[in-house]
Amino acid sequence: MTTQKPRTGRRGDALSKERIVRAAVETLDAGGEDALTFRVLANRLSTGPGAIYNHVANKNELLRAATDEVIAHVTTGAVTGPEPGEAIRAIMLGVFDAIHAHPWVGAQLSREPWQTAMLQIFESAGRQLTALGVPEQAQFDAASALVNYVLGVAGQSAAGARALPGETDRSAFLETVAAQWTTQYDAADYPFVHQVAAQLAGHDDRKQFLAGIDLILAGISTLR
Amino acid sequence: MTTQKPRTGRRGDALSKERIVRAAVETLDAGGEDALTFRVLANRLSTGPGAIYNHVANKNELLRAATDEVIAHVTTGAVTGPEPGEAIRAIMLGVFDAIHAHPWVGAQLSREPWQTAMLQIFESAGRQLTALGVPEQAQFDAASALVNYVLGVAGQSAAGARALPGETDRSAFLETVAAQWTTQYDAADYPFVHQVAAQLAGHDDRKQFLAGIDLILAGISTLR
DNA sequence: ACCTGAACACCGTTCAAGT
DNA sequence: ACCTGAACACCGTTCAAGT
Repeated sequence: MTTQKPRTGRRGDALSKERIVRAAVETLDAGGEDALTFRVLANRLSTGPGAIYNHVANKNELLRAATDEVIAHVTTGAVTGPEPGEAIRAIMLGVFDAIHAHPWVGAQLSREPWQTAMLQIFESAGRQLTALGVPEQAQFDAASALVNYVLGVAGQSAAGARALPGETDRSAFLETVAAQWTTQYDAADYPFVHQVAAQLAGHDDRKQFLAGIDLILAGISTLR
Repeated sequence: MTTQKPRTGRRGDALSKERIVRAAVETLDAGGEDALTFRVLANRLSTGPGAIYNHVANKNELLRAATDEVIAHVTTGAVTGPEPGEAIRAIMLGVFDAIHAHPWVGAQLSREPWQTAMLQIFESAGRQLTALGVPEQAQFDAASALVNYVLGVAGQSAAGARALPGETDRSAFLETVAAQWTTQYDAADYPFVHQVAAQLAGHDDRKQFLAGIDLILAGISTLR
């Protein structure tokens, strides 16, 4: 009679959307996209797979919530910025770093681009464009270009993680890619691919990501 | 005894990778990504699901082959171009149109960016950059920016097709998206999103895609 | 050498039965 | 109101058995 609202279960806490999402993020971080199943999630939460549906509509909603949680930290952190171009760089780098830390986020962002996470990025970028002095009717195109670029990088990051699930040695991976390119594609038919393959080994993803952002920003400064 | 190598089966042609890939493309075009199953494919080819594995290693290889077939038409077509900037625009528009005609191609490209299809686009773009006079060490970054942008657009196109599988009325879809944005996100927190939502209805995807390409090209011309 | 199709090992999701 | 866990309707893939 005294226990009207038992906030904690017998063992550990009661099931809740927060706990489920947190467990999902941990599972995804540990084992990648394919590791997340309702059965292993239920097991980790010591319950049955059906119980999860009391707090989450389906797997898509769960993935959406997990992605939003990771990205929310990025956009809220980098609000203050003196120069608008620098602010855009900071936001985009934040997204890049989040995706590199959680490659499944990249896959989810490119699968469902218009979920809250991406809209927040779109909003933050758009505001800075106004500050940059980009004409209003060009702002949409400029923000879209930035977002599309980030989505492309996000997808590639996820693909890389899928290709080598547990690996950490990035340069070894790039060497494998370069070797595949030079082996499978003829130098006569693919001269540019061969030229780039040589540069691939000593190659910094993060720096190249920023170079792309700067290229788009340089193009945007043309619009003023 | 006379029939040493029966090239044709009793009904229709014998099973072959070509026939399987063609049937896969048709199935994907008709029903989208989820419509392709080995069971429906086998049914369409009047055989059992196991037979397909005699010609194709697995579903990933099949999707890869289907994508390559669609994209091959694009890059081989637009080789001749007078001005390199115009040539890049033509290649990228070709990819855009192919993705719009077959949205599942967009999904596959962003899932496996470094398959033959994307490498061909990368190669074509890279060659034109040389012609544009972009310094060699900057060519990799410039080509990557273009390819990442296209991949982002590809993923979004696929996501749109997933959201409304059979629909053709594009502007009706955009109005739904705009309505969702303005309803679910507060104007005070998302001013830019609200501003853009108003422009969304009378909005041309293809034109915006080109605007993004032009933005990147403008940035690239800075590098010379 | 290729095809057949039942069977295996999984999924996400549902739902009667419990508490 | 929430949890339990067997069951359903699917997947991709395998493999003994046929031809």
